Amino acid sequence: MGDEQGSIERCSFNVVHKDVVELVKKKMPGDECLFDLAELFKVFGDTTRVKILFALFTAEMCVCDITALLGLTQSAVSHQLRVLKQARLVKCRKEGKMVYYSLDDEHVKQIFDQGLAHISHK
Amino acid sequence: MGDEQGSIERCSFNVVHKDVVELVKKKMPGDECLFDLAELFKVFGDTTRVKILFALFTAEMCVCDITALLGLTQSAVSHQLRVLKQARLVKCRKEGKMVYYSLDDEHVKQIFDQGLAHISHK
DNA sequence: CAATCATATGAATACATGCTCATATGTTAT
DNA sequence: ATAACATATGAGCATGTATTCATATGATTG
Repeated sequence: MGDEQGSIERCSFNVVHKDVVELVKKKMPGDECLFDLAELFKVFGDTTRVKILFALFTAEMCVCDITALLGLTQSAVSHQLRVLKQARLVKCRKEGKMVYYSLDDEHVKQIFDQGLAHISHK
Repeated sequence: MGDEQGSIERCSFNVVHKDVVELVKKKMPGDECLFDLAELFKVFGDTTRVKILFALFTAEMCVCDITALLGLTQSAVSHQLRVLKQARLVKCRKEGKMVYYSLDDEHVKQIFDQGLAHISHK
């Protein structure tokens, strides 16, 4: 309990509302958690990956079909599928030479729906 | 109907499962919508912005307090607040020299909750 | 009006990332 | 085995982006 606290004071290095900052700090999840959350959303933050996930909402697909659907290089699709897999958003199943990808998450659909709701002009 | 379709055929430029691709294509939202969705998630895909949003879940805060909370430059915070505002995720209110930011969205909380649920090892 | 303070903004920089090209891996068929 | 095919992977490149520094804007106070 120093003498430099109170409701309103100087800013810059100090804080205007010390109580608020303390309260907020208490309620915040740990840094690692927030970092992981941002990492997850980073995965959603790319058109190609969003398209792939949306496609997999409808059906399991092989790399070849996804490539044709998106009109991209097979390599590009494969790279992005790896990202999605590392984030545990999709899983794959081998059948001969083909690899079939499908969703591996129950939350993505709801996250996307909420995102779409926001986009639809609020 | 031509003679190059069917269930299984060559890949590369053609498609293995033409029916699946067609079905998926039909069910996919338009390109612009998918782009906007990715743009929205891109905003969530940064630790600083995630922290700011989490902070605002608890309380309205001025730039100064957010800066102190995050231990960043005031400039960095201001830049990110602009991004959040452009995405219509936060709104601001002026009071003298201070600017108070608060949430401007009902979906973010649920999106974050779903994201956290995914992270918590499924 | 001059000084101080809170916030915003522009330029520069450092770093991340998505795509392509080339090639590797692994599977099926001849 | 060899060829054809589906997918994965690594390097390189081009683009995007988060931060910092310096400074501008706008408000309050003396």
